[in-house]
Amino acid sequence: MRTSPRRPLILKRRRLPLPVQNAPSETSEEEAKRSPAQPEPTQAQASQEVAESSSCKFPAGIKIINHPTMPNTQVVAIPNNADIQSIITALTAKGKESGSSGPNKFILISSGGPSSHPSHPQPQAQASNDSKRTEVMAETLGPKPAAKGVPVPKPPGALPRQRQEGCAGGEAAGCMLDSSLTNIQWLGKMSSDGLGPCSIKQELEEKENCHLEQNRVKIEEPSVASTSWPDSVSERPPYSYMAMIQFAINSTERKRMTLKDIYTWIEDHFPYFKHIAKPGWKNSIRHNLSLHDMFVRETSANGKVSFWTIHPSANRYLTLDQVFKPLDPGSPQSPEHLESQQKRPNPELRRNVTIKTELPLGARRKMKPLLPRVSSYLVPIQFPVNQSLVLQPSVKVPLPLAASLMSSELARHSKRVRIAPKVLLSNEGIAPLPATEPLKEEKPLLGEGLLPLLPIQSIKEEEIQPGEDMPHLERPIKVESPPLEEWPSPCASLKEGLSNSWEDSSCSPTPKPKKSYCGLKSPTRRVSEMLVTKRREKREVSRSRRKQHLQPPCVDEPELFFSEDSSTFRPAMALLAESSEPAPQLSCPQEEGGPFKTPIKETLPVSSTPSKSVLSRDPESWRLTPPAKVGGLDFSPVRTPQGAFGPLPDSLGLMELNTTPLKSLPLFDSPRELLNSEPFDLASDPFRSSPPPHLEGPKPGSPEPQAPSLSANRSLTEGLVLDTMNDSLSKILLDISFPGLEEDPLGPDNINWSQFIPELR
DNA sequence: CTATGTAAACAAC
DNA sequence: GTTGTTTACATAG
Repeated sequence: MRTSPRRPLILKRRRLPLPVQNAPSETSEEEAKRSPAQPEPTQAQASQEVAESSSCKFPAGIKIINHPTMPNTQVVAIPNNADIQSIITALTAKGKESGSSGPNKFILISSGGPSSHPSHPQPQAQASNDSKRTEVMAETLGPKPAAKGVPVPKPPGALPRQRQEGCAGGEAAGCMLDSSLTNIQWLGKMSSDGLGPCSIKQELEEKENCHLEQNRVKIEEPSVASTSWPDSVSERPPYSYMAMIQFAINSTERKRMTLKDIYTWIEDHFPYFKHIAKPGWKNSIRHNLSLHDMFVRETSANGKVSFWTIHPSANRYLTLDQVFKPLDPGSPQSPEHLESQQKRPNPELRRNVTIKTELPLGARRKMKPLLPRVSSYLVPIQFPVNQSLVLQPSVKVPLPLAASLMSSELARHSKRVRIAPKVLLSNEGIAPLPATEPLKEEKPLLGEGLLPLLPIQSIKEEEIQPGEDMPHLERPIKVESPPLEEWPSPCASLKEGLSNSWEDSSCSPTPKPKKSYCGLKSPTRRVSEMLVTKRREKREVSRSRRKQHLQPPCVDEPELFFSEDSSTFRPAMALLAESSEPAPQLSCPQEEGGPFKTPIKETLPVSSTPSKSVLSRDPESWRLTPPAKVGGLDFSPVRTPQGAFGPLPDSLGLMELNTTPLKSLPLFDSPRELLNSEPFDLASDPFRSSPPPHLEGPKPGSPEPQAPSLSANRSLTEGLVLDTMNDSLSKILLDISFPGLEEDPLGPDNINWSQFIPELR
């Protein structure tokens, strides 16, 4: 996305790895759960089907299987190289032929290049330079589990979890693994530099969680590390500080990290910061932490340690692995190229770089920006009645590109295209909670935690008085963090003020008032709150630009999108479900000490600099995507056919438009949504347990719908859904539905297509 | 105008 | 000295 030096990439939608993903970031716990989720049995069927279907006119390499759960739906695995248009044409024809009776809906997924090795599906364009690296990477990866083709981070998981589990303690254990693993891999590629030195981390303090996590990381890393990517060192990661912080935090089980650990994590994973960057980068990290509302500071019970967490509603659970995608040697064209630009050419780098300075651009790319375009995201598209509209171009495009192109083009050409509003998913609900750790002593419930549960409330909270209301919540929550309120909710306003809009618009009437979260908090917390508040007060007053509220879109940040992969998230879902505890936990694992959250960063009006305060409103905002028109496109709200969302909505008002600011074509407000959705979908499984019971408990309305997502996303019916984010998509799934048919509500799509389609792996 | 990055002033520990 | 917050400014899109 952003090329400018200053702007690092932003991850937009993240693609999920097809293969089983375990939730990358999620906690270990899920593991158990998640695994079950996948329908294995179906595979066989699928495979058979595949054989059948594949036959058609479709180009070789394409596999078609019936969607395990969706009627009249087939999944088409397309090699990256494939000519999408032709495929679409064929599918379209097929769909027509079939009519209502036959498969009329197709989900296109990139199977990675036909040729590509398993491990890296996409050949994309690695930078020319990189070719070597690519190779290297492959090698590297090879050893690792991940190697499997999909970018996915973890293979089915396994190891990590174990470890995690091992770490009883907690946070560290869980999620980290996954993410870390992947991350690690990535790292390895990048450079040995950072990694090599595991020792560093050891140092890490005692922070409870941190330690564990890190350690693990270290461990893993080493293995990976070795490889090449010399460049990596010199190169500045294509990620923004915000993204890196998220990666770091999400790499931990608890989804929280101390500042120091964040520094360490970044240094370890991005050698550039360790070796080349100016010392001021740490200042920038701090600045980002303070600036963005999504980052919430929690204080350990004892008050000694401050942990930075990501506001659940805002957390996409991005992890480095998710972002990173090995480049395939093969296709130069890959979208990535496009992205490559993003990297920043920093002048700084140059200056600083003593070491490596000049890497060819290509080289830089190594780190892939998040956006892999094609592969993973699911983009349901409904063909307009006249299909013609769809891809005009005859040109072949690498899948990834194609996907992106398609979307864009479609959008353009076909007026009809709609972008599905983001579905909302409540993150929270979805969100992977940090592991369900045993609660630590207290659980401070974070507002966050609550949020998910109570999105609506949150909004109201303001109204409500602080202390008193806890009602809904089962447990008291502490929220230091910015209260939900702050979080942007999906508001109507389209984009306009992206940031602001959230807040303002629909959500809370008063946009700004940041209130204290008090309401949420339990008495106990109050104390903490108080503390927090103090600051807030200050802040509020002062705030200027200050915190940027979560933008719904979150946009930049790396967002995860899960399409099929949803499986990945499952874990999280599972967790949720499992977690005995209610929501709160979800969001935040508390520490023993019951962290206090920092007061919300409120949003105050501010001055120039956006401060966190500004935006926020509900977290939910993230979730929903309101329909809107964008650039001519309509975004109608996608409705979820089912109730998947059911819950969600109401309060959230899916309908609301969110303004997602996606400038371009927003599909979903935030990838998160997608993510969320996915999980749900995925969730269909057992785990899914849709909204964890607990959640609901608190709020009757349980707006938070956790579940829904896919369906929502799918809103096939709606029309085309394009992912604006093109870039980001690593995979794009296209659902093509033929007019006559209704859409499918889609069940949970969470399927690992890889199971059915080997290539995907 | 927005998002991001960078630098720096300050405050609280 | 570290951690956090906030300003201010610069830059790219």
